[in-house]
Amino acid sequence: MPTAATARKPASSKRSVPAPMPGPVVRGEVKPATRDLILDAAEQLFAERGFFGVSVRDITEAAGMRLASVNYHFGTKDELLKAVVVRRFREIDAERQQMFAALEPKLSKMSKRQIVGQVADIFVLPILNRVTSGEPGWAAYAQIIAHGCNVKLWATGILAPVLDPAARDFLDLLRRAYPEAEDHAIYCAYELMIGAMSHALGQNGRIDTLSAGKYHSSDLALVYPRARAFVVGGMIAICKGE
Amino acid sequence: MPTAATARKPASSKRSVPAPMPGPVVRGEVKPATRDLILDAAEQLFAERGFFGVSVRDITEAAGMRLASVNYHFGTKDELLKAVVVRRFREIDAERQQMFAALEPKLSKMSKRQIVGQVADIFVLPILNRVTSGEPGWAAYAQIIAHGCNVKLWATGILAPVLDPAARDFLDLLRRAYPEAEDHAIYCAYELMIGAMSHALGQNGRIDTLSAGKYHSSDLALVYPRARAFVVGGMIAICKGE
DNA sequence: GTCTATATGGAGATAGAC
DNA sequence: GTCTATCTCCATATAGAC
Repeated sequence: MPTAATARKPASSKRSVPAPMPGPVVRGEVKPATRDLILDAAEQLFAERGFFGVSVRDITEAAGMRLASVNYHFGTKDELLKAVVVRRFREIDAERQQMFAALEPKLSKMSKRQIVGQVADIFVLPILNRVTSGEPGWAAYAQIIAHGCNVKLWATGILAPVLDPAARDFLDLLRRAYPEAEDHAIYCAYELMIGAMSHALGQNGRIDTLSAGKYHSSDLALVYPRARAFVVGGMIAICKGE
Repeated sequence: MPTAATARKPASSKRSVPAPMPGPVVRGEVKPATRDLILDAAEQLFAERGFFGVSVRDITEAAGMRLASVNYHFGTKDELLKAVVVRRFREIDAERQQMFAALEPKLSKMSKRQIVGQVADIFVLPILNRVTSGEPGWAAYAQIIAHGCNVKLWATGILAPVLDPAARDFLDLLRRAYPEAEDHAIYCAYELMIGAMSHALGQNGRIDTLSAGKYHSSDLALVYPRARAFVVGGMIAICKGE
């Protein structure tokens, strides 16, 4: 029986992340819009202290804006958080869809291990490349996700509708590599990858203190090859039913 | 050159977690002391909504106590959190130390894979057995840890001094299995295990929604064998330098 | 040790002038 | 779209009677 995966056409899957907001119409395009300045500040602070650990006042002050601007542009603090997450996710998601599509024609010639490796790469590389390439907002985004996907209220609430479509693409790809695996094994493999990778991308600083400064969780270029080996080895172990 | 691991005597390592507090002297021992009722309520609420998402009022109301009792027994809200974490951790840590000690004489006859399996078991089983055996406080504790170890501020702050000694025992045990592995590989293997396992123990509900109710992240008895396979496979892959 | 009452400050959100 | 001013409520923490 063909799985859902074999029937899918990733290249044409026109998933779309809900637009952040109608928002103010940007005309000149050049101005570093208030809206974005607020998003940047909120992103940084949410990453450091968590949603409830930051006040709207903290955010607007950090952004050099007035308090009322948040309510004008986003309505509520909750909507602001959603906008922070969605802004980055849209970009990540677009690249992932391209990667899925590009992978499709090559799949039939790949080994199980290679396909599982692609699952890891498509999940991580779009984020990793942005985190390591400068703009600090991406690291903050990664931390927000790492934090959020470990909180039931968020994982099943705010984040679920945003992340679900992509999650299904990853599950389908895993199933292609291991069509004989139990359903539960596929879900577990995916979820554990998320746990391990989000933990690594979140740069929690544990390695720094444990190694007395010899290594740094922020050195993702060093961490990623090992994290990749870990999740690939782990997913294969699960899917093979070890 | 002998590693630190080979020189250690786990059985005699008398690590001690800082006592939660002098606290009120418990005389009769039978009374379900106010202090514990507050800890229970705080634990539950912190797990659900996070530290900043809960007010001291929420906690005392849930505990059927008066607002002022928190300040009387714990001083500040921060100290209350620390007490919540430490209370559970002391128990877990004691069992882990027993397991490390019991393992010691058998180590020389075990394969690398078996030793790595012990790392996973010693880390998870003391928590898992308590989470699955009834008292809901343990699940809440697991969620607090899952959440906390993904927040830099906590991971390097409140949690680090509590978790560090145990972390070193795990690192040492890994090094015994793979004395030839690079230092960084050992740290990575440990951290990624933490990420994957804490994510699983946190029961974030993702599997429930993704599988449309077919599976549940709360079914740890079903999840653990797979989580174990994942982290063992992952740690071995890293330590072998794949 | 537990209660009531309260001090003090900060939170999110909005009204309405400009 | 941005500002000031303010509403209303809730936060943590403590004082002091019992």
